[in-house]
Amino acid sequence: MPIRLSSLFLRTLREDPSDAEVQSHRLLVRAGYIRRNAPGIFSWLPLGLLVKNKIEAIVREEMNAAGAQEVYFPGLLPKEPFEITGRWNEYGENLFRLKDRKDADYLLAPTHEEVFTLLVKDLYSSYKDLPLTIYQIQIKYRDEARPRAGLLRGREFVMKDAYSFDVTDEGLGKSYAAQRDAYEKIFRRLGVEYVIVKAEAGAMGGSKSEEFLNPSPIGEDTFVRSKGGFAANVEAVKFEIAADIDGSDNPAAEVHDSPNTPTIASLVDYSNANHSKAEGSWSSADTLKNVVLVLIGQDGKRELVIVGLPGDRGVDQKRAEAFFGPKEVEQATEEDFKKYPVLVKGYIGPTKSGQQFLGEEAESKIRYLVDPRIAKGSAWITGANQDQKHIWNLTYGRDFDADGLADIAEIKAGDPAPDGSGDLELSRGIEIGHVFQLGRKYAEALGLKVLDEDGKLVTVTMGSYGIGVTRLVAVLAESYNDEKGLVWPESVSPADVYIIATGKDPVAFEVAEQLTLEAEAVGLSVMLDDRLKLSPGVKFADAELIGVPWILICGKGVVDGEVELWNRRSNERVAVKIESALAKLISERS
RNA sequence: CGGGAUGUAGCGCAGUUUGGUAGCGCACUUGGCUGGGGGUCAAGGGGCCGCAGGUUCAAAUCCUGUCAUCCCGACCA
Repeated sequence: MPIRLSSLFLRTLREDPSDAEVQSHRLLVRAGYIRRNAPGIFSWLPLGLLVKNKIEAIVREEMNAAGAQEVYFPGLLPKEPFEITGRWNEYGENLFRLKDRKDADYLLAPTHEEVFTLLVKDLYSSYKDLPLTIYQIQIKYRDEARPRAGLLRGREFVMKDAYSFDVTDEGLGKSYAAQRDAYEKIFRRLGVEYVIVKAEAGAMGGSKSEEFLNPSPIGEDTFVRSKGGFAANVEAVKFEIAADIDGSDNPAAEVHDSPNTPTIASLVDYSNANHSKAEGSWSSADTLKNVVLVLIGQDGKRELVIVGLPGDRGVDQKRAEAFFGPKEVEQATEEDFKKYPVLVKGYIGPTKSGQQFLGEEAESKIRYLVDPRIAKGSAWITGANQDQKHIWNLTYGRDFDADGLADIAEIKAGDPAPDGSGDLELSRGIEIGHVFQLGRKYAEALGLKVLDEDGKLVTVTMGSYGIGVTRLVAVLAESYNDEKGLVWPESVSPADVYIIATGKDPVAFEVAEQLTLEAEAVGLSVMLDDRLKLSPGVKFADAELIGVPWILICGKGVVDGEVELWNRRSNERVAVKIESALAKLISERS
């Protein structure tokens, strides 16, 4: 049956909704695909559902082809499994919690690692049952601090999540590869541009993790790429420790007055005015900037740490969070400085053993960490830990030591890739998929063990694999549109062809009906604009807004036995004989 | 949580400064004309002006409080 515009539950809007900022959100609402109920929560109208279902169908096919089996878990879950893994608390405010009539705690599942693991534990107890990969396409709930951009970051969203269970690490590697492979097929079939980047595995305790990002200026993730093929989320970029350099000729460190130089820029200016450099002039890269950070543990305890990095770089908050996780990272506040009078703001510098960072109220020494670019033997201009004074030629290894590394500096375009594969370029991306070797963390916590060939209990190793289904609707809408509206790829379009009957000649409508029958007879899905007494302008505008890639116009040409085949993307329209219209359409479709 | 903005019909907005019977465009209903680019004429329906309190003869408008939404940031497998 065709989708008839005359009866379709649809109202297109002439104007952009005022709360929509990004193109995909604007167009999906205007064209009548979705409607907002609350921040980050949307209703799906018939057209939206058609697209979502098509995406799900492709995901399902490729999952099944990869040997995964579909299951379906509840979205409403009891607290207990999440208490065992600690996520009832770890998830914090992002978890939707609720109580039943007996006052028992429940949650709306933000993800399903726990219950998948428990189910496998319930049913399986032998290595012979493994490997196993199961998946579901299901609604997730996360009470995001700030939902944004329509479907791109919602509080309710559909995700395909798959979990693999293996006895051995090699098995996990295979399961992971199968999913990764399926993801590539899925995104290729959908026509979504993607980049696979190394991701941070840290917080989840896994060993290997990659993200599939759709490059987009509105993306929330920043990733780096090199010409030689390196690609990683900024959080996951790890730099090598700079090789030692020979600093034996470095002049002795000297403390000098440096009035009014609390910032790097003022220090560089002062240096150039008062201290000549052997070659060229001083720049911010010659200074050692010492940033005071506060690490907040899950118990809420605040710990100060000082990080030394080249003065031309700032701290990247996300990299810092990933590095110090699960602790949270903040800039030190005025209050923190007050507790440690030894920290002279604007004039902080490293010392030989860090003793002088023992403040009176300090419970322990403040750790001093350095950026990996700070090479042993390199000399720096840096704070003297006295107001209005800096030190010149302070040499790492000779004049100061560090307690460790902190690879948290911002990455700049043009920085060398850690693997030597060229210079990095920075881009933004939308995370559309994530594959993850979880390892044994959840299996351990939840006691998922099986007997191996020797009759010994072994802990199962797991992988977790997600695709944001509803987010993909937005990503596709974002990638495929023009000033007139949406332009869906054929793989996800709500219909294969959009047939317009226009004019007051009933013959045009009869031809449209006839072509609809013929199209459906060869397996094409049809949207049919059979609305009467509507001006052609309205019909054309709606067709363009809705975005079916192929449009057939049955109008004034029918008297000459012709209809027009309209390519939505290229905007080309050609007149074709009615009897050959369908054949032409089929041959034009890719 | 910090900064900014906004709540008036399904959607987009004016009206608030200076208090005096609720407006416009789109959408919707009926009829006519029109019939290849959101056409036109006429007649209609639709409002707790976010909510609560206050000031006043009188509040969309002034005052106090509160709730909500959007944007930026923080946060976010």
